[in-house]
Amino acid sequence: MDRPPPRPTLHDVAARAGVSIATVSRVLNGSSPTRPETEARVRAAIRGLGFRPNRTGRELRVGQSHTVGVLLPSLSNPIFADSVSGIQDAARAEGWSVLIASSRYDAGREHEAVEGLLSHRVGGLILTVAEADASPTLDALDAEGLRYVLLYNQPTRPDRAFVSIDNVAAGRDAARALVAQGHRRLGMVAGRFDASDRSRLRHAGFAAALAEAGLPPGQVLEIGFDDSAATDALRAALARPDRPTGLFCSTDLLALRSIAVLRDLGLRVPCDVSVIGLDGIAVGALTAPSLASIAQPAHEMGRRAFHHLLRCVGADAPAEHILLPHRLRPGSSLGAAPPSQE
Amino acid sequence: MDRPPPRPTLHDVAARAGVSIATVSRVLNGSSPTRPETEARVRAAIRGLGFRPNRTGRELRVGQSHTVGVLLPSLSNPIFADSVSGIQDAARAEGWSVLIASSRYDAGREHEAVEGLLSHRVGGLILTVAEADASPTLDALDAEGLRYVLLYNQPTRPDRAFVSIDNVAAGRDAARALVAQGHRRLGMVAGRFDASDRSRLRHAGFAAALAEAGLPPGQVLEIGFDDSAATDALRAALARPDRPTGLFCSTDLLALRSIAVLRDLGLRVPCDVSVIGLDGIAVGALTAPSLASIAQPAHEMGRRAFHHLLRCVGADAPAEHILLPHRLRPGSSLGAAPPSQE
DNA sequence: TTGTACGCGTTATCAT
DNA sequence: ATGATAACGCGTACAA
Repeated sequence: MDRPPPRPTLHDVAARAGVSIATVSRVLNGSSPTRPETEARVRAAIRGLGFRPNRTGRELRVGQSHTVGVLLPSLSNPIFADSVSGIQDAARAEGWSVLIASSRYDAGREHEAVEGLLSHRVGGLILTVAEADASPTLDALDAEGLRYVLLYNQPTRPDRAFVSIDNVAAGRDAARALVAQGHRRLGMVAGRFDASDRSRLRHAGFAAALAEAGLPPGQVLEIGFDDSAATDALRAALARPDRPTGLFCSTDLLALRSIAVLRDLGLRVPCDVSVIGLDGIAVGALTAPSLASIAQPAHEMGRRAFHHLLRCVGADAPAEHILLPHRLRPGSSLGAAPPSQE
Repeated sequence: MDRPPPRPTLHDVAARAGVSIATVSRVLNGSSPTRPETEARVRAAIRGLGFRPNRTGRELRVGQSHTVGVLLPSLSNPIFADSVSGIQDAARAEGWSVLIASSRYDAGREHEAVEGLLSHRVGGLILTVAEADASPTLDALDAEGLRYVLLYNQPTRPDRAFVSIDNVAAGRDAARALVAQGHRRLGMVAGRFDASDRSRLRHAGFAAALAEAGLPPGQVLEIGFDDSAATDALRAALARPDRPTGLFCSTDLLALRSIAVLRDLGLRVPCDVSVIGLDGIAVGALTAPSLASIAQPAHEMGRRAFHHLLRCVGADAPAEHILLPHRLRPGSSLGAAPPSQE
């Protein structure tokens, strides 16, 4: 087997162009003026050799790479995958690369994964953590003065930059949509509060809307994300005769699972139970019934997170709190409340 | 604003432990034996300083990073996102990192993205390209002797390593499943052949199964992936009275879209038209009707691709062709053919 | 067993 | 406007 021929370096380009490596570097980065003629010779040499600058050398020199580290709970949920697309698009446009890791909603893995990303001396991080207000991982980043932007998280402390929707308002709007359809017995299926501050905030909004409407607090079912035992819990809760007629699920994936369980129980959506989700993932629009949802602009959120990060890396920009608008995506899973049987 | 304090280096550790940087390096990599006592002192210093080796320095030295570059058409399709999870799991276990890029099914972007990944001197690549048998991008990789493993692609040339299912067999099995239900007017919705060799192979299997069953060649609708005009084409094709009663879609996402279109046209699945997809994405099991599908072991495929890559990087292992088994995932979208009306 | 010293490819400083 | 050269953090011959 033949060994891979080494890629050309600055030296090769310099030799071929008859200049020094410093000049080649200057042409590449435009760091100081060069004579048009020499620049042309250098560019010709670059093209001729198929030279591509070695980022590793550059990174070692400047102490930081044009790479963003991304940590998300999972890629299986399209809401996260879509935001990665947004990050990629923005990064590509700026010549940055994307290093990715997943935590599986596990705080231990969070820390480990961030350490892995940091060992690459990434220029910054974009992360979604379990708990943005009390996170040892984020504390460590703060202590080292490393730049990061939270995505989807919505901490209350003002020193942490984030890009999110207003989760409380989103939860409130979801509940209001159900109330507007005449539902008075509302329930919520929520991702585990200790694994998701979003879930907690969405519930707060949900509860507030109920109070505002003069309704009793709804049933809340806290549920694991990847757990199949969760389906049993769902089934048990929805089989009860006092089940809600209007159900808010803190994510679309939970909403689709809930609808499947309801169907399995012989209940019709939305005739017997109305369901509204939160995320606005694309498949939700393809199902029957189509899934009503509070939609997040996932792709745009990824883009914004990256741009905000760039701003932080360049100058020490203050930690911005970016709240993007959510919107109600209508769907046939949301219908009028059945006539009261109380 | 305070600047981030520099991370400790080998020198700092060495100074603290009262040894040379060479010794520290040896302790870190176990590259040559060290006295237990000095090793203990070094480890204490490492812990005391919170030292993490700088991968950039290491990479520059050894000329290659423990990072795998991943290029996929998109992350929006769970079939790709799931394989990334598999890659991540395998990579993490080996202390490797994952650099990711998307091509959006665009050959131009493919090349650009690979160049970006290569500028990091990644240890190897895992990619899904449009056309694995005739790809300038892959030709370039071959010419430079860079290690890569194709994922989902199934080239016919023997020199390119890949991890895939047997796409022809999968297409055949999908068609057979429809035939077994008594369908005699079959059709296929296929991703654009020029953007996906998989799609072409699956069609070949589909066509073979039809011939084998003594049926006329089915209608084939070639369709773009992210195109909304594609929905119009779908609608037009399915509105015709001579539409198939059994429909095979080359991906689950296309299948879900097709079912939505059929529903929109007032047709029932599976009563009027049966649908079977290919991929086996999780949401397909949640919809109504549930989606029958030829399932790929996406997570496992990602894992295997990484492990095969590692083997290639270590020694010059021969290009393996790994075909993983697909399986029929039953679903209510697949039913008996309606009584013949001919 | 441990230390010294060089070089990986790049940027940036200082001369010229 | 350009060239020589010193780092950046690490791995590893080579010496001791």
